[in-house]
Amino acid sequence: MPDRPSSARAAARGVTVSLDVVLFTARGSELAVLLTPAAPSRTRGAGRDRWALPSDAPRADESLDDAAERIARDAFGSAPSMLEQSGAIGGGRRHNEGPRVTIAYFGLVPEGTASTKRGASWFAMSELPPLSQRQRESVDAAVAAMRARVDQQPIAFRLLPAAFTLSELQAIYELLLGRRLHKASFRRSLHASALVEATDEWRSEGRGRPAQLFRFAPPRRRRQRRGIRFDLLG
Amino acid sequence: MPDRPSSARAAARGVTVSLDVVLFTARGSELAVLLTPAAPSRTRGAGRDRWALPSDAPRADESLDDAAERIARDAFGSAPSMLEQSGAIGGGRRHNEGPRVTIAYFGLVPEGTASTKRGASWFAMSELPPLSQRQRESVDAAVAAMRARVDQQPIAFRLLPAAFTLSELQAIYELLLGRRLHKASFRRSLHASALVEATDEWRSEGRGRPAQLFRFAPPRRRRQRRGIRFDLLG
DNA sequence: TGACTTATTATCATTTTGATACTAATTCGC
DNA sequence: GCGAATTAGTATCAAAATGATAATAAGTCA
Repeated sequence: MPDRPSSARAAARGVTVSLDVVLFTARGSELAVLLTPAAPSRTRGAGRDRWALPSDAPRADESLDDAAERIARDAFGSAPSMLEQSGAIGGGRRHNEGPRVTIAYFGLVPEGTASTKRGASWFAMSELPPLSQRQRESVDAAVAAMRARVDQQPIAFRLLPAAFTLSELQAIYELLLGRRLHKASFRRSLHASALVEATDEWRSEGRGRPAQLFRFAPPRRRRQRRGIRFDLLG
Repeated sequence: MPDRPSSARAAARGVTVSLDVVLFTARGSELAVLLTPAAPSRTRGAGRDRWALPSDAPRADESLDDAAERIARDAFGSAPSMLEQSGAIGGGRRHNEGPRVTIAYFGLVPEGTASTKRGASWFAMSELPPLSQRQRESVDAAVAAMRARVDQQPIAFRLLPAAFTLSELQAIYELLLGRRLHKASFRRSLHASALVEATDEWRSEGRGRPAQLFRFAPPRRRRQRRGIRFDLLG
């Protein structure tokens, strides 16, 4: 096949494209994922897969990002605080249904935000019910993409309500990174970055001294980066 | 529409899916992209778009990653040193052809590697010929994805041949990051990370002292990360 | 009131970074 | 052959960032 460079000419018709939306929220010291009740055993294999990711095909005249937001809204009730694509999975014929491509998105919802629609509910990552192979891949891709973007996007802030304490913020980072952080250093570099601004409110939560509430302050000017972090590589 | 959670049920048929592969190499102090001669004005608008990204639709029973590698091989002649997905673009009806989804990949080719097939040729990023809107988006997505992964993947090393000098490596990083780096610090942290191992070869290149050649040494154990880099955020 | 808990800040030693300058090994012009 | 120019690689040192530890603040609970 010496001469088929044009994508328009070479492209095949009839691929099934669907979007999986993986909504995350923080739940204690773990991430949780929003699942919706699966349609009653439409696929082969009766009672399996009672839960599924919010998912749908993009409609005509709807961008992928718009479709993802619609799917997220349908499942959760309102728009997530962040919604990004984690990647496309698939190709190859499966389930004797022709080639399928799934585009996975991940979204973030502030901790403690209640309302979910249509019987959807949150499952901690360690207690996910069985999902289809493809949806399991979507979840894995979403987790990987989110983790990879933790220090390029304000992921942690989007998992918190508008006002939060610094201990809460640190807990989110510890959850995302899977390791403990040093409190004094955390606050020092946080304040140096001017990413948070103090409110004049304080929250008393059980015992102990009340904590001051902060809000996220989107960076006005990106600060000058320092050297290379070879230690992150690999 | 209160009840369409299953992706299989809701998915629509007939979406056109194609893959764009953006192959990068280093060229002087700039990135270059591999383009192939476009099919003679199949689309509306006569003489435009004489060059195009390597692109094709995935074949049946071929995964997306496999398709991307095939497309890269077809255009470049051999497999790139790294090939990753940068994301899916599209949805929405365009060109009165029904909805189209393009999945963009980026690939890396060591600097100075010659052979390209079928009249493909390298264009510096600053001198890209006009491309279709969609392919332009693929290039932008590829650049963004590659830059975002510079310190999580050995991107810089994949743009160099197996043996390289530390000055060459630094030049690649400077190209990727768009800023000058401090020589002593660069080498210090590089050696501390044990990401390179010295060979016993030296290369004398024009004037000046010959440089020792190094090779990439994939990290055996990820080193303990330090605090959060809030300054990268935003 | 006093023990306990959590928040916040201070102090200080250690580590990492960036600036500068120094040494090493080669080519080029003469 | 010799010195200037050029590039590679190191050393030194001050400044900045980090981590450990502890001190202080402000509440709850018994």
